[in-house]
Amino acid sequence: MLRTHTAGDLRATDIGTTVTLTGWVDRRRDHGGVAFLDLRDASGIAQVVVRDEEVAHPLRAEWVLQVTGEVTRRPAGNENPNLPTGEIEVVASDVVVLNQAAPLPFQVSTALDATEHAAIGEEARLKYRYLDLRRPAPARALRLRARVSQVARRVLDGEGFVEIETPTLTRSTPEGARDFVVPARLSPGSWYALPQSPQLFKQLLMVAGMERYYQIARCYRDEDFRADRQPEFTQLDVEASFVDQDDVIALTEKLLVEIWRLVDVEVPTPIRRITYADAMAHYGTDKPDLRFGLELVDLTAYFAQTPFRVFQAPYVGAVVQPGGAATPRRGFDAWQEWAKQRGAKGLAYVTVGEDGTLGGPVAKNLTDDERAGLAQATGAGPGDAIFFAAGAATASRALLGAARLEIGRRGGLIDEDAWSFVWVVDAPLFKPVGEDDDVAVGAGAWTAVHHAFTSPTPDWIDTFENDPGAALAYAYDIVCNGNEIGGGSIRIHQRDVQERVFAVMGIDPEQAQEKFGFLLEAFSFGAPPHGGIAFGWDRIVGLLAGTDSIRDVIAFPKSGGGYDPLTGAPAPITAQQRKEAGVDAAPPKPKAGQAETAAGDAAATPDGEAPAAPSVTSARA
RNA sequence: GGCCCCGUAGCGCAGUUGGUUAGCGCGCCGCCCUGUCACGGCGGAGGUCGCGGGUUCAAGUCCCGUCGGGGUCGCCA
Repeated sequence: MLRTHTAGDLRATDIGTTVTLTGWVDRRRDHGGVAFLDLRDASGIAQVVVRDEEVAHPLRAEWVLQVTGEVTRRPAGNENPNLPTGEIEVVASDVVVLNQAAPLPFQVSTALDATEHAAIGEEARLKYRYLDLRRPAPARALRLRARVSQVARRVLDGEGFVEIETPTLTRSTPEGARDFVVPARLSPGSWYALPQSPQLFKQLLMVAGMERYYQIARCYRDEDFRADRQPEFTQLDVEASFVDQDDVIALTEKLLVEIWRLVDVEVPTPIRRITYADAMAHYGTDKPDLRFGLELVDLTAYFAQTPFRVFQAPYVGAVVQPGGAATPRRGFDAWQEWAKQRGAKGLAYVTVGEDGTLGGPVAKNLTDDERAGLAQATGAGPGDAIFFAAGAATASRALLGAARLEIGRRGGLIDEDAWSFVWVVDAPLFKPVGEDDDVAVGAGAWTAVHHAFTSPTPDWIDTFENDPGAALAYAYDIVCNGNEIGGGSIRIHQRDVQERVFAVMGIDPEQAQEKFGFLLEAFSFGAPPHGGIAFGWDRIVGLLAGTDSIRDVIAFPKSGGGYDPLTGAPAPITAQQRKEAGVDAAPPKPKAGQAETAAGDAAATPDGEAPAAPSVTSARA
């Protein structure tokens, strides 16, 4: 090693020791005659005293040095309580310049962190991410990530799970998102797809008898990006055979407890479970933030006889804003705009005066009786505002749910130090194929909420086709502070059940064979009952790191549009590359390459049993 | 794809109702400075105001388009 000690670990107990340090010049303070260098390495910063002006003067920020000297106690009164090493300094006897550094695009030193000067645009940070990562906070996020992964491996290894890698060059299969595709040089016109998740492979591993699998897996989805989305992201992917929902939940809780201990938080278990229906009814979302109350109130019955046209709707609901009555007219207008921006007609409101009288444009449209009981029905008190949504239940609840969150944020009702975990279970198995449905795999009136291979709950497994809209899926999502951090399901493992599910979705056996043939064939050879879960690893680490953006917990993230400011990817390729890759090759006859992997006789029903398949909600990053 | 916001020096920003030489902080360069730690002092360099049109006597400023970035809705089974 080029050093004997690390800078940030030196303490008063090292006084008298001669040490050799290596690191970067974080800052320098040259007094002409004596100069102070803040030498930074991964462990932290130590002050180096250089008394030779000839040596100190030419040094610049971020030069790489090897410094040998004696650790001494700082002169009385010169200690720096802001540094862990503030009691000591290293009096240099020898300074070797290991490398120089060009003037930097932005200042690496975070000495100015508390000031406005520390703010650096994300674009600059990403373009020079290797400089950004020299700073303590960004570096800390990556180190935390490594420890989170370490814990997961330790826990899962202890439970007998096998870490297995699956392909990233695979076949495009009908999943939810758009595939990234890669040209196949040896088969011009044919393409690989990058996996949206290891879903299919992990189920094949169950067929393979691995019984317990996990992987910290990179996933790829070619969709529009957000702060919390990247074109490539990471899941902790888990699947096990011979398990039921409670087994997966228990394993997950064990993982979460160990992971959150990294930030000195003890997650209470068992984690509360609520049903999808309750989540939608009380919070207007399938990923409720339970760090605060303000549950939605269903007023459909209350307004059943109302003369107010707007409230003559299949659903009327409300959410209360504590203290909201004081909102100026302009503020309520802003709420209207806010609601319109998310596609609503508006957001009706009523204010409750300090004396209990109701105000706002809506109040006068209500009957005396309705006005009289409204505060009690909604739980609103004097000084509160009540927001209403009326119309289709789903859309109205979504609006109220979003309003609830917004009220919580604006009102400071959310305890930012709190951790609130909840399982959302009993989601519907199917949803009607509507106009808003993008990927309808089948031609039926119903499509899978989770995916086509999620098992119905035991209560519904024999009867789901009688009332598809009411049937429940054997699926579970884990939600933390309003973020879906993981989700999974127990898969179908019986052929007849699978065929019945396909039937509800309007997928006939031939189509099933074509779309999922290789999987169905595998399942025909004795697939065990199995299920699993996948966790949005970037989001989980982001929560632990206390960041709003998963970009902070990814070493080299992409910016909007999937662009990497550092490498400049994506970039054009040469004509030669195009030719070799076969990018421009005419695709082979439509049918030819398609169904061949789907073994078995395409006609009639597929032979073999049916079983299960993919799961994993997106648990998007 | 819809809507909103932002592109001014290496970085972060300011720039009145359009007006003459486009400023500030940090950084950078030079000199000085023996106890600083956001060291300090003096001096200096650095800008096609994202790009292209248009309006105007005059555009960083107003209009249109375009590119890039951010947010949000759609989308992400």
